[in-house]
Amino acid sequence: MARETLSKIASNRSEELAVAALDLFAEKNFASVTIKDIAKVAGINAALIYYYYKSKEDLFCAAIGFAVNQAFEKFRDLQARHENPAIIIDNWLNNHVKLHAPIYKFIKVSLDYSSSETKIALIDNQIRAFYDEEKRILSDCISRGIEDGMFADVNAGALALFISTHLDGIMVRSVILNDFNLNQAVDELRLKVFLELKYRIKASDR
Amino acid sequence: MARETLSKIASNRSEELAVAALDLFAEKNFASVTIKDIAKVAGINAALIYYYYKSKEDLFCAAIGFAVNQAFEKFRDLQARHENPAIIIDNWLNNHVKLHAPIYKFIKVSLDYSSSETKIALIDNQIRAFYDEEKRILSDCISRGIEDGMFADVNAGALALFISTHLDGIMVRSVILNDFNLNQAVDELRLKVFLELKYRIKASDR
Amino acid sequence: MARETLSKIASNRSEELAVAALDLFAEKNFASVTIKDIAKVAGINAALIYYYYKSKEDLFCAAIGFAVNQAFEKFRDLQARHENPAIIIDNWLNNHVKLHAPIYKFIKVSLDYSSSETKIALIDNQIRAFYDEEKRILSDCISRGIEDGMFADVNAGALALFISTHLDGIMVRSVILNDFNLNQAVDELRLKVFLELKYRIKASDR
Amino acid sequence: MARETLSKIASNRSEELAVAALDLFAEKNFASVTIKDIAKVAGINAALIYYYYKSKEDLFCAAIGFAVNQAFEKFRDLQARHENPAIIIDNWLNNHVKLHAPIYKFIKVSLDYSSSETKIALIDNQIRAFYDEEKRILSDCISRGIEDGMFADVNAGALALFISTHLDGIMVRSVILNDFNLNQAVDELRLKVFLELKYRIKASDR
DNA sequence: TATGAATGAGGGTTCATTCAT
DNA sequence: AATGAATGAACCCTCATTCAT
Repeated sequence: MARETLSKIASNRSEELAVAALDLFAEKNFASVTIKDIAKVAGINAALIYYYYKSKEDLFCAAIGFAVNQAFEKFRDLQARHENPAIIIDNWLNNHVKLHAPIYKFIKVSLDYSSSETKIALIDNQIRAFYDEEKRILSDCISRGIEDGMFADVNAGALALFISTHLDGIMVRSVILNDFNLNQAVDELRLKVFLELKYRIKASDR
Repeated sequence: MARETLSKIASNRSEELAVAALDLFAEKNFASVTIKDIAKVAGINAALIYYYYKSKEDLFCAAIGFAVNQAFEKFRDLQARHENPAIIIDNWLNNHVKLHAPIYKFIKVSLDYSSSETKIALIDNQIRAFYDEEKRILSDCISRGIEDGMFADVNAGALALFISTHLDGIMVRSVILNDFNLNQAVDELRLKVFLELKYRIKASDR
Repeated sequence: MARETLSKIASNRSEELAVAALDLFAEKNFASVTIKDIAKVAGINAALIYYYYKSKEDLFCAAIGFAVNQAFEKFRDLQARHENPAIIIDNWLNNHVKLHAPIYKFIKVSLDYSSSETKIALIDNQIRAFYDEEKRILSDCISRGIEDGMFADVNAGALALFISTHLDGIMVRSVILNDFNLNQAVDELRLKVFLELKYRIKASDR
Repeated sequence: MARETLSKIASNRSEELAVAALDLFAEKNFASVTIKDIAKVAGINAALIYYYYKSKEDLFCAAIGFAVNQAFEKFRDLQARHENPAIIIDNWLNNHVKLHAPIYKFIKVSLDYSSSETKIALIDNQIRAFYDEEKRILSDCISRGIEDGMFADVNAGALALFISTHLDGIMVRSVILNDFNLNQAVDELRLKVFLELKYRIKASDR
């Protein structure tokens, strides 16, 4: 449960730093954020960052790790609280509206990482794990729904990937075009998904 | 046919520069690409860039402009060559596979621009124009298909936006996850679209 | 007694920098002096200058401030040590010989500042304050001498301005013509001043 | 009579350039004026300057030469038109008000030259010649006035130098302090000079 | 004479990083 | 654990100057 940074055992400070860094890295990008920016937001001396992380890149990794973990927690909460697959899917879509900020941060930082020179196995794995888990959860829900006779018999994996990919598109576009209607786009997706699953959302679902 | 750059009358050099810059800006990001990187790729002295563009930002604008223009040309060629709406849509989807690189560049650069501090009306307009045109073309095709009795009667605008958004998701994910199957993702989308349009792709279409 | 620089609490380094900068700015001019020149003279790394001053211009301000302060101190010492107005005036004239370098620096830097594009209220005030104080001191001396019956009844303000203006002329010319006889020029001025005041310098005055 | 530049026989173009350059060099200073600034003012291509002058410094020399010549011409006109020494002196003082700009340019450029590294005998001579001539003219006037019994018997050379030095002071200060009253300062000087010469200015003099 | 294009050198400034305390 | 001071490398940009035409 305790998260580890790459440099040291997690302390409060080092986590605070990763959080502050994530915000900034997501808002701008790795190159545009300075160590001093991060220090200012975290309210500490810039040199102190090097006590917790051995380089700016190391801190970037920790920030990505933090983003992934944050997203994982949401997933798990979601899964744990409900049994009804339709509700889980529905909630997951809603989550992308409510949790727009953290999810966008994850995508943005991942994209930034992708276009950086240095590749680090650990980060690669974390990002991959995130998407795998997302797909697995959606896929499992759909399969269970099909088994329960709740949903039409579709290719669960393919549909899960489709949903997940579309959500990425929505997140990206909501940033590029600032008058993009996030809500409506998610509604549109939901409609298509449940249409394909031949499932009719009931008021009681929520 | 002759394209104009933003700063000067189109000369070979200034276009070459915009092209070189676009490549690099798409690969990394604005802050990480140096003037010298661009000069090296273009095979010229770094100072010469300032003969053609008044700043790095100005060159960035030209690069975006170039990306948009490139995409526009593809759009128009596509539209001009065919009359059958189904084929145009089909081709447009295929284009995202074949022209993965330029289209991804456009998205990447737009995303980078979005998260930069400075907003420039010119660029804003270009990006918006790109998406508007994409949506308009898709929307027109669908409407025409409906009028011709070729497609089922769906909300053309909403479907066009859905396609366009999903394509962005595909492009982004193809970069974040390097084992993402671009081809398959586009096929999946095509299937869903034509299913909704109740249109059956015939071999003779291609 | 402790002087404050414009940017930070007075540290040795930041004062040293202002002094080094003043020398160079007076010798050449703002545009011709490089940050690296200053760093070299101060014996530090060029980047460190930006730790103490936020720009070259900021350092220039501090240098002018330093010049003004230096001059003020001389003024005040002069005034404090003597009661006899004739001696104060006499000393002030001598000062322009003995302190040729710092006073010339002040004039040179002011002239340079005057012909620069950017106007900074702080510097404007400092320069003005310097000349005002010079004139006030001379004017007061003359007035007191008149009251004491020591000097003839002349227009104190006008004579003070005349002296001060002439001293500027002397300083400038001593730079433009390197065989200009500074000593003699000051003597000539002294003669005229005391002639007008109908005061006879006694050996005991000095 | 025909002026020579250092590089070529005087042509219209090369003189025009020197004039344009003089203006700019006087307004800012050598280092702050760019070749392109000068070219723009002169309405020609920057590279063309190198056809007329072999370097920026060469052009600077020509500009100084031009400033000196301009001032000389004024001198001579002044001397030629009048016989009465008092009027010549009076006019010369007035000239510093009316011709403030060109005279200031000369002083400013000379000062700039003085603080530059490179010394060129030709320019040194020109500047010296200017001051010598000024002093000679004033000195001659005073001597002639004394001979004619018009002026009191003073040291002509010393007074001439005093006047000339004070005028420099006036010019400098009129630039440093933009509310300096040039007119009044010159009047003050005139008063002192004619007082010393025991000459009473008559209305008929002008 | 005249110009557009090209370049090397250098200037101000920023920044990740280190060191002494 | 914390900080102020220091530095080298690099970046954007400017400019005098040259070259080909």
